[in-house]
Amino acid sequence: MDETSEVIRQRREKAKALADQNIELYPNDFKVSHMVEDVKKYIDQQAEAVDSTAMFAMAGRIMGLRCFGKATFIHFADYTGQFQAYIKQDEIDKEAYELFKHFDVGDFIGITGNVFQTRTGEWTLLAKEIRLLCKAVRPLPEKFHGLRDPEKRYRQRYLDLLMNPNVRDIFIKRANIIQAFRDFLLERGFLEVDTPMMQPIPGGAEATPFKTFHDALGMELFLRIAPELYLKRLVIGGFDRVFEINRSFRNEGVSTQHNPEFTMLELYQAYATHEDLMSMTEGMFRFVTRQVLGEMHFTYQENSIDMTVPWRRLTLKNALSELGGIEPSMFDDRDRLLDFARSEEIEITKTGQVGKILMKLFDVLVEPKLIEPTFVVGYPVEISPLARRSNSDSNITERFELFIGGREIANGFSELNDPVDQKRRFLDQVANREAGDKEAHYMDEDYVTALEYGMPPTAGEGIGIDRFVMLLTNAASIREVILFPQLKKAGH
RNA sequence: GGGCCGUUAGCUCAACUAGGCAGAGCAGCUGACUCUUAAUCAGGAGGUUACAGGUUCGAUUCCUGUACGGCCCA
Repeated sequence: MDETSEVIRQRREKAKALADQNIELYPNDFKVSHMVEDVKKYIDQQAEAVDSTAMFAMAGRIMGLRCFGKATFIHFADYTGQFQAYIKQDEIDKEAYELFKHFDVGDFIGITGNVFQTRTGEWTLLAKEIRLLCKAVRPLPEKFHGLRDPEKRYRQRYLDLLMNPNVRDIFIKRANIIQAFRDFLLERGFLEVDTPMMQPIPGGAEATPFKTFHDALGMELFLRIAPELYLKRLVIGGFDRVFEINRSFRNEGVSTQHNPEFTMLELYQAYATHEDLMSMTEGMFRFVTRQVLGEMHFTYQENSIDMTVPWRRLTLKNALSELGGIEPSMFDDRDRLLDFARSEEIEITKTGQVGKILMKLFDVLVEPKLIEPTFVVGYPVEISPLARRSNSDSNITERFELFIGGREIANGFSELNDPVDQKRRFLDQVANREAGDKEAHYMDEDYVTALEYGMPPTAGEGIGIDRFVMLLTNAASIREVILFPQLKKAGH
């Protein structure tokens, strides 16, 4: 791409000059005795009594370099932090210093020496020996402004991570969030499992799957859109509490809120109901927030969110009437709903079922208003084909969705474990599919068979990890919380 | 899929409403400098202005198309 760039040419020449003097450009035999963090801890612990003769072998990437002719200060970084080193011609020999002059910002080095305090008080490694550990032939982005170009940041995330500390923090936080969810569930006796990413029948969600093909088996496969039906098979198999944190794939548009592959936590607990899960969810999100942020409120974009306030629960219909301005008398009237949608300039693409129209209106009119953590319950059966019917109203399900910061974060329900009803629901979905709904569920006979062996009363839930990471890192785009977001092939 | 905006040196950005030799800072190079931390000082170098066309005596600038990206909408 920039093979002819002068800077790169010059650095390649420097590398060649070193190689010509029998300097290894990519050795791997330097032994590190202390990471940056170790040395900093040592200094803190020793206070006044730092041993000025103790030897430290440290390594890292040169991040800054200030040369004064016969002496040079550098800052180098390893995973645990940055440290300053002072390279003086008097301390290493003259030849070694001449070689060192061929080192650049971006190169990896190993330095052996003692620590001392500079005039300004900064603890610094006084080099007795310095070695090149890896020559970088491309320059790092500018030190002060970092890397700004979003396209470059995503395509060359390694540069983004090197130059922008806040980006690094986001991904460390992401790892901590996932770990906190895992800790919470393991503590409660859940078993972490892995279920197929390649499925002969994609199930568990309304979405368009990616198709692939297994040559040896001669069979079409789909990348999973959700792990749900496999996790419930495990509950049937006697694993009463299971969870999985992993990728699902949906063959849909890419946006600030959607990446074709995204990470979900799904969990199932036998002998629990959707009510139990709502309580657990509230505790789990509080636990994760406290673990990761150390406090219980945070700011997301314009909104400040307090996780300690008891989470509101409202029914879908109350939400639609209170926050969406839809008269309750309209709820069962398809034509009036369509008129209303038109008057609000909301385009309805799936006009078949009332439930779908209500959900669309909810997405546009209500969802953005659910800033503080809020559970919405009372979802109609027709849009919840895997959820148990409510004991008091067979037209709605024991289902909830959790909204925080105006976004859906979780979706859970008491599971449908009646094989006869499940089969009927699948058949309804198949009818929808035949009527043109490409996102309708497929019939999964094998899953119905599994239910016929008996699934205990169970509740389950899926949590959008990327979205929750966005909340806790105040990221406006999902691309800021996925290391390598999907982009089109680079053009030239 | 639609609308708006963007793409200029390795990086961050200029070059306007006026179409006239494409500029700066950082990085890099040469020289000076043995306690600096966005080191400093002096000098010099670095460009197919995303790509392909068009208008024009002349295009980074105006027009058309393409690619990629950002934001908004679907």
